[in-house]
Amino acid sequence: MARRSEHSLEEIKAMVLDAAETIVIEEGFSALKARNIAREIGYTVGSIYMVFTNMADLILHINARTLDAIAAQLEQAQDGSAEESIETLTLTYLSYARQHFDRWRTVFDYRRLDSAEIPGWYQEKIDSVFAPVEARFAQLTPELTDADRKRAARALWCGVHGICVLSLTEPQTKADIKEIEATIVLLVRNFMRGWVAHA
Amino acid sequence: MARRSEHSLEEIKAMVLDAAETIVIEEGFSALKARNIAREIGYTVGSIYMVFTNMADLILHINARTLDAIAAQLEQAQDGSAEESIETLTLTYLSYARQHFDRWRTVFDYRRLDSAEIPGWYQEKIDSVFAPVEARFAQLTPELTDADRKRAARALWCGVHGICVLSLTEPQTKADIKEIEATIVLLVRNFMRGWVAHA
DNA sequence: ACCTGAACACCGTTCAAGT
DNA sequence: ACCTGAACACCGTTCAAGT
Repeated sequence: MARRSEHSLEEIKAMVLDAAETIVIEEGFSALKARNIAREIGYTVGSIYMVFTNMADLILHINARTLDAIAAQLEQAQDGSAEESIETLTLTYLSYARQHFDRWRTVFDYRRLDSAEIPGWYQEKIDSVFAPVEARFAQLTPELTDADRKRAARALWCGVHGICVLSLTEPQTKADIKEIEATIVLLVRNFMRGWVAHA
Repeated sequence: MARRSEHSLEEIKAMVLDAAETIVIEEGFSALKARNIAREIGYTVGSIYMVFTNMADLILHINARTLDAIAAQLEQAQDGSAEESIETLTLTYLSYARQHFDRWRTVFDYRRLDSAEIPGWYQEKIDSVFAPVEARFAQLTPELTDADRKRAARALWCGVHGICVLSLTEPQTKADIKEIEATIVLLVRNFMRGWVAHA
C-alpha cells in the first residue's frame, strides 16, 4: 500500500491514467474498473476520485491520448502529391485502428454515453485528426471556399472511418485486411476522381 | 401482478421485447434495465430469463427489429435512375437515423460489447440493409463482377454510415441537418462521378 | 410448469474517519 | 492534507421455493 504523500496529486493522476490505458490495451475496455486501476497503482478506489471527477472524466482523458497518438501517426504520412497523401492518410488511419484496436474503439464506443459536454480542448484534438486531410484538400483546390474544402475532407474522412467501424471486428485474417484496404482505396479513389473532375 | 399462466411464453417474450423497445425509444438505451422491463409488463425480473438468455440476447432482438425497420424504409426509396436512387437511399438512411436516433444508435453502440457470435439470421438482416444499394450498383455496372459491385456498394454505404455516426449527436438544429445532408450528398455524388467515369 | 423474489456478485461513487 | 475503506445505491443473473 502506497504511503501518504509519497506521490503528488499530479503524479497520482498520471499513474491512474497510465494504469487505465494499460488495462484498456491489455484487457480491453470491459476490464476497466475503478477497483482494477486502484489495485494496479497501489492505492484504494477513493484515490481515483481525488484526481478525476468520475470514470467518464478518466475515459475522456484516455481517449484524448489516443487522439493525440492518431494525430501523431498521421503527421508522418504526408509525403507525395495531395491525392497520394490523402490515400496514405486514410490507410494510416486504418492501420492505427487495427494495431491499437481497443484504444481506438474506446474513443467511439464511449462517445456520448453520458450527455456531458465535450470540452473545447478535446474538440481541438478531434479537429487535429481532421486537419491533415483538410490541408491536402486546400492544396488540391485552393480556389474553393474554406467551408467547401472542409466539407469535402469531412465527407471523405468520415467515410473512411465508417468503413473501419463496420469492418473491424476482431479477429481479422490477412485476407480480411486486404479487402478492407481495397474498400477504402475504392472509396478514396472514386471520390477523388469525382472531386477533381468537377472542381 | 400478472397471474400464472395468464400469458404463454411466446406472449411474454413479445411483451418483454415490446416493453424494452419502448423504453429505448422513450428513455434511451441507458434506461434499459431488467427491473424496468419487468415492472412495465407486470412480471418480476426472473421472468425475463425464461424467454431471453440474457440482456445481450434481448438487445440483439431489439436491434433485429430496428434493422427490419431500416430495410423496410429503404425499400420505399427505390424510384428513379440508379444514381438518383442511390442518393435517395442514403438520405433515407440519414432520415431514419435522425428520427429514430436511440434505436438506431443502439444497433451500433451495442455491437461486440461481448464477443458473442452474430447469429446467421441476424447477419441476413444486416445484409438486407446493404441489398438495395447493391442492387442499384448491379443495375449501373452489370459488366463488373459481383465482388466488385458489392465492394463499391459497401464502400459508399459504410461511408454514409460514417458521416451519420460522427455527425449525429443530439440535439441538432435544422442548419446542422442541412449540413449533414450536404456532406452525404457530396460523398455520394463525387463517388458516383468517379465510379461511372472509370467503369 | 410457471413464476417469484430473495440472494449473490459486481459495479461506480461517497464520505466519515483515520494518520 | 492526504488517503482509507466501509457503506450505499445500483446493476445482471440465479435458483430454491412457492402455487
